[in-house]
Amino acid sequence: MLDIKFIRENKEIVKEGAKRKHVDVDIDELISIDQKRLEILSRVEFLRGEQNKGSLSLGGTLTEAARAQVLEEMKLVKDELKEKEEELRATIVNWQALMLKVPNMPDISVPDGESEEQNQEIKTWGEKPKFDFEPKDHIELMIKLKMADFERGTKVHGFRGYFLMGDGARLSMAIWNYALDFFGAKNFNPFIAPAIVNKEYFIGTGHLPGDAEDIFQTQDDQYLAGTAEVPMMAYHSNEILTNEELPKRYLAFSPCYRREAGAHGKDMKGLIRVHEFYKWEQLILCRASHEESVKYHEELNRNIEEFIESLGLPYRQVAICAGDMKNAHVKSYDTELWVPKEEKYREIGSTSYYHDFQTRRFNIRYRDEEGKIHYTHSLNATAIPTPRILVSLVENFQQADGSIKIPEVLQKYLGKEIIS
RNA sequence: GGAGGGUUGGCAGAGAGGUUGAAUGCACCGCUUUCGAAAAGCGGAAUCUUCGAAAGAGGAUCACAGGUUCAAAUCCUGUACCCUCCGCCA
Repeated sequence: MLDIKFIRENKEIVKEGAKRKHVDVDIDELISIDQKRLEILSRVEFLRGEQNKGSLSLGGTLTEAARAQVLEEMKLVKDELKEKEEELRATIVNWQALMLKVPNMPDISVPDGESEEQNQEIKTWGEKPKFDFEPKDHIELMIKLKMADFERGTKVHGFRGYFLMGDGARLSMAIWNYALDFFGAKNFNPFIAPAIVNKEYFIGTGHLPGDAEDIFQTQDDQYLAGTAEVPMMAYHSNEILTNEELPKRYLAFSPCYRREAGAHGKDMKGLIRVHEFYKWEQLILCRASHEESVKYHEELNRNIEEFIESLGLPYRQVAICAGDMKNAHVKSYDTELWVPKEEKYREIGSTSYYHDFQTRRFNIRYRDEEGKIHYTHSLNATAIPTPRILVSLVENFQQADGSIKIPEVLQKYLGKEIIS
């Protein structure tokens, strides 16, 4: 959510930002509804004032005649108030619906572009493996090594179902534990977060109303979070934090649920796209400063790079172009891992900042050193998702006999150097 | 799932239709006193929002949403959450 004052005073900037993000929202209409809202509001507040005055006088000592007259006047005030309040309520509903459509403004450093195609590669790292044999994909490798069972996965869960088992299960645990140690050493407070979350908080992160199709729902009007970003942002909702406790640095583990409603034809098999997975997520709440946001954005991004580098997996970094960026983002990077069999980089995580777009919706504020209250800034970034990471890991480190060499940093967590 | 009790400011806790944004205590911030501190005394302090250049003047907020009333923290209804007991259960 942007500040309505900012929208009023920077109409052209907001229009331009929405255009870059290809968001169709009528800013002129919003401003005229806002004007109407303020007009009705001012009338309603005047009438309430009249009502308060009248009530006050009735509380005192009045003659019968004076009393009757005030009551008569109050009736008129009350009737008009009822009418205007109803009008105000309807106007606010429209106003809010439009406000939720207004996207966050992309940073100037964000490349222009229509879609994924125009995302900019900004960095590559690592040597893509050269095999002197025909490499297998992760599905074949993992089935052979009894690390995963997709047939029974779909039998039990349905489309996109999987079981991890044996060294597949052990390897996942090893990655979780390694990630906890690795990111934990970077001064994050680890959390295990609930995935079942009240609906309202999905509006805060920007997942609703936009992505409703992609979210599983319970019969109690709760939704299943597709990322720990949702519960962790909700964690401090409606709170005023102190200046000293910022920045908040959280590393949250949670199961993640995604319906993948718009992706039926994509990645039909294997562990790239599943309904249920697990993720460590980095999240920061910091002071309301663009410089701090940018600094932490780069840091969070570098954290995931370092983690991937420690595993020795080839990756690239991509700056998301304005047209492909989510509504709530100011700027976003994707980290993509090399998948040898597909001969493609595939997304493993993304790192984004929001300024106060999310915290305004969550009402997360802090008191600065002068005692003034501001909305905090928020940032979040993937630390590591499983099982998607396994795809690159087993494919890049496969050997001619179908066994998998385990990166050195994981060996002590897994208890072996090779899966065969 | 059943029965009962609760939810008031940073915390504790009054208030049971009328000038209550809310007593009192603790904590907090000034000032006085002191070499300094403690103690004591005096004073100040919630949040959101509208109009305004400002000074200031309105409006809203006692879990949340409705309702009754000229007037609701206070009465009624619904929802959420907390506590106690019973039942069930990792």
